[in-house]
Parts: sequence; structure tokens; C-alpha cells
Amino acid sequence: MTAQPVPAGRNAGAATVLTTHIIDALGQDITDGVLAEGARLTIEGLQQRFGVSRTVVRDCMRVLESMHLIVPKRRLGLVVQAPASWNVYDARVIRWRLNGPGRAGQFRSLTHLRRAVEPVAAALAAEHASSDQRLRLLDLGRDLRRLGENGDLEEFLAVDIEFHTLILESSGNEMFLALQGVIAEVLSGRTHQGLMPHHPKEHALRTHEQVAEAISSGHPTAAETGMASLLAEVRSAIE
Amino acid sequence: MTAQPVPAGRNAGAATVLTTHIIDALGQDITDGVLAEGARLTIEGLQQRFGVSRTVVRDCMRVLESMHLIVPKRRLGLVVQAPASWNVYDARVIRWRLNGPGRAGQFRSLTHLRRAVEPVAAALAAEHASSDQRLRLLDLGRDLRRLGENGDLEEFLAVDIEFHTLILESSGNEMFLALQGVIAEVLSGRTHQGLMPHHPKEHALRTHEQVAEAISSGHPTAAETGMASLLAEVRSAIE
DNA sequence: CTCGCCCAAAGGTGTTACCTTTGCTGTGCA
DNA sequence: TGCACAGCAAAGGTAACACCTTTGGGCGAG
Repeated sequence: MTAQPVPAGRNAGAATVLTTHIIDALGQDITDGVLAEGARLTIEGLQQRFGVSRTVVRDCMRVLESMHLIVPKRRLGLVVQAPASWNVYDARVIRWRLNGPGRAGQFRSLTHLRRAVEPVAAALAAEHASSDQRLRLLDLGRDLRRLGENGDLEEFLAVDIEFHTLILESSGNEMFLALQGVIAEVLSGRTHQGLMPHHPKEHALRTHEQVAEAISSGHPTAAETGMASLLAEVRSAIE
Repeated sequence: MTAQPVPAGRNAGAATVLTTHIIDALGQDITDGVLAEGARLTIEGLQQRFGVSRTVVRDCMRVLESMHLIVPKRRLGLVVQAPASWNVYDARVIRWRLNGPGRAGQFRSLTHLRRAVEPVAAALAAEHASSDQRLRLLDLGRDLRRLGENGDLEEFLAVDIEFHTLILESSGNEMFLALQGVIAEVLSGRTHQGLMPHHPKEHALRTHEQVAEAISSGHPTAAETGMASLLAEVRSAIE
């Protein structure tokens, strides 16, 4: 991307579109590796490049700094950090990586994360879910079967996302729930890139139902192993 | 806490201690619930409270905003957000929660996260670890037994942290490795709060060795189940 | 009496100019 | 040769200001 010196857009009324644009542009460049570890930026330079004032640049730098993408150093400027120090759970970092050359790697990492988290979430859900949640889960399991057999991929995706989200929510663990967004992202990515069979496999449909059943009837171990076997299929697809 | 209007400390030379202090104070207040969802702050008010200029306050607000602890609203000020939107993987948020009344809950969440991630990390490590890493892991397993039998808790802790860190690192998944810090935190928290037996149990020592053995000899499944059983003990201790 | 328009106040956003602090670099003097 | 100090570059911090949006109240028309 590397925006050319924009003709000083001024504040055209757009609320905070200025900073968003700059943060996105630089974040994308860094996560793409266009700006590699050790690369140096200066506030002055960025002012030029984006045609904004120093304050705006500093605001943006604070955000990037808080994701550990850059570190300000006196006399050196803003030094780009190694990927190892990035805040890789920040939604924006994940989005940037999914947009760039790191896409495949990010997908793989997220899939492993799903494989780790979702079975445990299912087990916890079996212990902590409310009765509303349990009922809803059974409903969703049935809906999935219906939609899966009809071959309606988009609808199936929407319900699948709700299914997995509800389990994370029912786990009662806020750190699991916080992954909802990226898991939804992974699921959509999978169907929209044709990594899904045209009809979800019978095994997957049955397992969804079994997981819903295990959670709603309060069997943590069955829920955990069911979810694990659901994810095992996914895993074999990406490796 | 709630710092009284400091007598305008001015820039006493300290590098970026200004913003850090403000961010910490507010972040702690929000995560503690002292500032609850919907509470409103104003830049003006914060300027008064901390005796700093507007720019500094705004810098801080950007950081807090990027963690989704607050959202700026025209005419309303800075509105404190519900815990559900917080960036709960941000190291600072975790630290604040561990410092405040949310401590127990944060510990529980992190322990579940460990239970989810570490077995999968161990399995991946069995596939991807370098030969150096495999050897080192065997060493650490042996060291743990020696230190455990001697009852040297501090030394044991240090090596235990290195053991778990090395596995996360060997998994090759940067999202797993990113959890290294908080996992170390949980481990130290456990020993320093007397949640550990004076001598680590024989079973734990043996399991550490088995995990090291499984990873180093490239047996993902054994590594995964071994790590899971290691964490099962921990789990029973907190529930 | 009610509805709608207009204006003022409040407050966040963005700009500019200026000063301070820090650390590197190079040059001159001992 | 080596050390010290001057100079400079770049981030950190402050202050004053102009602008836009939101909101709410007042005032006039119907």
C-alpha cells in the first residue's frame, strides 16, 4: 500500500477516520513485513507521508506501540519490533495478518488455537451452561443437520458460527469468549475459500448433534471428546 | 487509589512515566470495577485529576481505547466499556485483573486456558521441535526431578517455567508462545500462594519426564495426553 | 399550547508552535 | 591517544486555538 503523500485531507467531518487509516496502513505494512524488524520511522516522516499533524501521528503511534508493533527510541525514531513481541491476540493484528502474506500461517495458528480451546470450552459449557443455552444448543444442532442436508452453505455457516459462539459463551470463561470473533472469521474463511465439501459430511453433522446433546445433558467429557473429533477433521484439512 | 490532583509534577525527566502512570491508574480502576460500565470520564476531568496536559491525557485515552476499556463518545466523554469488550489477552489487562478483586476469576480463566493450550502445544512440539529443543527438554525433565526431590521450590519453579515455555516455543505456534508470560505468572502465583505441596508429587515429576520423552521422541499423542494429565491435577486444585 | 427551527454551550478532533530531555557523534584540547 | 564538551536529531510534553458534532433550550409560527 504505502500511501502517497495525501493532499492533506483536513478534517472533512469524518470522526476518527484519520487515525484509523494511518494505523491500518502502518499496521498492515509491519505485519506484512514491508517494514521489517528494526526498520525505523520518524514522526516527522509520517507527518509528511500522510499529510497530517504531529498530534495525529503520535496518537497512532501510541496505538501501535500498545500492540508492541513499534517501540519509540530517543534519537532513533520508532523502531519496528520483531513478530515475537507483537500482541498477536489483538483483533487488528489478526486481521492484518489475514490480509497479507502471513494469511496461511495465521490460519494455521488460529486453527490450532480452536483445536485447543473449543474442546475445553465445550467441557466447561456442559458444567456451566444455563438451561436456555442448553436448549438453544440442541436447536442449533438440529438446524445444522437440516441446513447441511439441504446444502445451503451460507445459512449453514451462519448457524455454525452461532453454535460455536454459544459454546464459548456458555463456558463462562471470558478469555474463551473473546476468541469468538476470530473463530467466526476462521469458519467463514473456510467456507468462502472452498475448503468445505459442498455438503457437510454426515460425520460432522452427527458430531455437532452429539456435542449439543452432551453439553445440554451435562456430560463434560463427552462434550470435550466430541468437540475434539469435530476439530480433528478440520485439522486434517489444513495440514 | 484514585490519585488526588497531583501538584502538576511537570516533566521531571522520567521518560514516559507520565502516561504509564495514568494508564495504569485508570486501567486498574476500570478492571477493578471502581469505574463500572457506562461510567463517564472527560479529558478535562482527567487533566485536573492527574495534573497533566491535554495531550498526555489523549495519548493515554488512545491506549485505553485500543484495549476497548473505553470508547470516546461525542458530548458524553469517554465511556467505560463492559468487561465483555475488553481485550482480555492484553498483558496489562491481565496484570490489572490479577492485582484486583478479579484475581481469582482471572486465575481460573488462565488455568482453563493452560489446560486448553498446553496439551496441543505439546503435541505440536512433538512434531516440530528442533533437536536442540528436544534435548533441552529431556534435561529440564531430569532437573525437575532432582529439584523436586530436594524440595527446592524456588529453583523448581524457575525450571518448571522454562520447561513449559520451551514447549510453547517448540510448538511453532506464535499464538501459543505469546501466552508464555501469563503462564509463567500462573505458575509463580501457584507456588507463591502455597497452592503447591511442599514436595511436588511423584506423579507430577514422572509426568513431566514422560512429556519430555514423548516430545523428544516425536510422539504427539503421548505428549498431548501426558500434558493433559499434568494439568488435570492443577485443575482439581482450583475447583 | 405545541411543534419546529435556530443558536449557544460542551466537548472531542486536529493543527501549530514551542520548550525539554535524551543520547549519539564528532571535534578539539590536554 | 583519549576524554570532554558542544551540537544536533528526535521523541516527550505543554499550550493555545480553530473546527465539527451533539444536545438542549429558547423563541416564534401555526
